Amino acid sequence: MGIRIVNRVESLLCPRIPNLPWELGELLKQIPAGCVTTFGDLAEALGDLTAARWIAQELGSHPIGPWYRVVKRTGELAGTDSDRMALQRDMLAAEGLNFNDDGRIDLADCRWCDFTCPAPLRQLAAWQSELAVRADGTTEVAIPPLIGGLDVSYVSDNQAVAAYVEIDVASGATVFSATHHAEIGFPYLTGYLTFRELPIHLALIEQVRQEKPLAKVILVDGAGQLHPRRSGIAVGVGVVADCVTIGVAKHRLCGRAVSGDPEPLLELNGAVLGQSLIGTTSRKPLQISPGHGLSVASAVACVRAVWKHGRTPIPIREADALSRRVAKAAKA
DNA sequence: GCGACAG
DNA sequence: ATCTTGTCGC
Repeated sequence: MGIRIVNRVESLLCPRIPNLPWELGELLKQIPAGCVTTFGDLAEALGDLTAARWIAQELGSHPIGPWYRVVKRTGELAGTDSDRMALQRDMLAAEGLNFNDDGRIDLADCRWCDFTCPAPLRQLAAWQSELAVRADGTTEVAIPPLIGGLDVSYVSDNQAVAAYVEIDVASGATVFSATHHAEIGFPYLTGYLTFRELPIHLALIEQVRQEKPLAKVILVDGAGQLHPRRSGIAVGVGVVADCVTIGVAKHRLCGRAVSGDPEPLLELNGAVLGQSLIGTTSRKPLQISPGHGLSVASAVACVRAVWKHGRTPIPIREADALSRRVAKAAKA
């Protein structure tokens, strides 16, 4: 049997990240005069209904214009700016659209959603699923002498600073740190944080590797395998950069708490993918789940080893403080 | 009315 | 995540 290793490396690279605002603009141009569409219809054309919230924010942050043919699923106009809503109403009325007494449009005869679009989010989700298959969540890993931390802070909506720190487990001291400042090309969408923050994380990791090897285990601010497609940001960092990662999230994206009262295991579709942990000083739990290269139990042991006090483990706290400090300095 | 989803 | 006044707790 022949050995084929041709695309092994290539397949691990990040996919081309689409320009989502541009794709949205292309969709708006397609809506015919005299028709309207909904935020959800646009989101489905982009490939995922969950993008509807982002679309509403994105369009709502612009003055009325190319998006005046977009309304809510109920037929109401979106937003709270009454002047702008009156203007939108006039523009739609000028195209022959009728409003009911309650101010809504009857979508039955003017809703249009026959978009032509490559559905970029569907492709990104498929890539995340491929990544999840490569993620290891079973290896038992001993607590290493050094544990790393990764976090990102924002200078502006499209500019960020990533920070990497290394903590000596025995003393809790920071023994190494580095930062990387870069443009961010993708918005925050629930479930798609990977495409917003993975590139800057990878750039920082590459920079660090020029200088020294990474810590054996790295905590990443965000979800691990406890993700709708088992592919949170910590999975992306671990599989693509080939390192051991643990997702440390302040909020639970998905999954159900099972067995274990104060610190329940977290399950998704019948698989245990994480655990809620409460520190000694804090009352709000953190959601721990493996990114890549270790089991839930090993991930929990590593986090506990660097979480003596405070709201969050030392590597995450230090990476957060450092990235925030550098991002703030970059503003001034 | 309920539910609400990393950063 | 970031934007921000007042407020609560150690």
